[in-house]
Amino acid sequence: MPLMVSDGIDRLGFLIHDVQRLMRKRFEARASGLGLSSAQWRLLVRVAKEAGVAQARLAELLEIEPISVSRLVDRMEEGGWIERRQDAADRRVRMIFPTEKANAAYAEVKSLAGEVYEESLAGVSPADRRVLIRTLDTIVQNLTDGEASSLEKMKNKEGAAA
Amino acid sequence: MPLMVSDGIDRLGFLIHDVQRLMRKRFEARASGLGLSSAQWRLLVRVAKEAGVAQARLAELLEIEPISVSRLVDRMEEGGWIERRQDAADRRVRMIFPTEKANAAYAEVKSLAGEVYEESLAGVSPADRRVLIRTLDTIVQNLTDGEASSLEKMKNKEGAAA
DNA sequence: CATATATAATAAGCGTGCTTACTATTCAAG
DNA sequence: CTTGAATAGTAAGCACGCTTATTATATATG
Repeated sequence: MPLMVSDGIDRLGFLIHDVQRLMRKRFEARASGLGLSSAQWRLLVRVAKEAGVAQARLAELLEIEPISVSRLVDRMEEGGWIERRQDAADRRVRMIFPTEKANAAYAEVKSLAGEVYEESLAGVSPADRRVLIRTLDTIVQNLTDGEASSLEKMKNKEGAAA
Repeated sequence: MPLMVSDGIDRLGFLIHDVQRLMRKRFEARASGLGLSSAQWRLLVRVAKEAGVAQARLAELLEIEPISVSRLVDRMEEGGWIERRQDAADRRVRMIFPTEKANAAYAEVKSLAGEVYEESLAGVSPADRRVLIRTLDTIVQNLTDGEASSLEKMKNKEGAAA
């Protein structure tokens, strides 16, 4: 029985939304010289780590729909960041490879991202940073598995003492 | 000199992005019956608290561009959530009012949001919740004031011992 | 008053996500 | 082999953010 929910939890959605928007904005301001958006950067990270990955697999990794990958890859191919190649074994598949340009930009963009993170966290103690990361990980888990309300699901389990 | 940055800070952008997407997705799944998106809900909260507010002021409050407000308000007017009225004193201004339908939905949507927050934070201690909110507030401040790199700005200030 | 500047809102067009529907290809069953 | 289901990718069209440019109105200044 909470006395008062003045802890700000009721602002959680607004806060997350604002933080995401501000971080993306600042990253894109930095990386705009390179011509990479944050969505493209996210995809590039995956492709750099797993050259030749299929679009469908990218959609899984990025947790976006295949059609979103399709158009993202369109623009990145136009921009000369990645290359589509046919899979000889399965002609439905387009394997995605980073170009030289992409590999060259990788380290730089990674460092830009690091700068943005540090600016974001200015004045936040190491302990609080750990709590932040841990809690965000928990939220992702809570909202990912089950897909439905894990709260109500748990209530409906028998004893749930496991 | 950090030994190792295995604290996950390098994943901060990805984490925030994922959390925002998952929370929005779940909220919209809940609220879809009402026909309100999360962007519309954010705007509605402001209008409910400040009936008659001008679109330009809404853009400030929501920290989005006036044109984004314009088209959001278009769709919400079509949906019967809000009403545009001319300001007699300044004919450039459109004052935004919530409809009865909006006022009726307000409490319900607020409770839906609360549910999503609780599901997100399942298993997170009250102390960690406070750290989360406080840290997110700090990030918003860090990324808002100055608009430029507050880190580099601070470095350039004389002693900065204040 | 006339002209210049500022402000409120909108228009046009783009990026990135979505849903729904389609084509091409693969694979399983008969 | 043929039929049918599943899978990879794309097309069309929408929501919501953006930038840039335009219109209408207000306001400041000569």
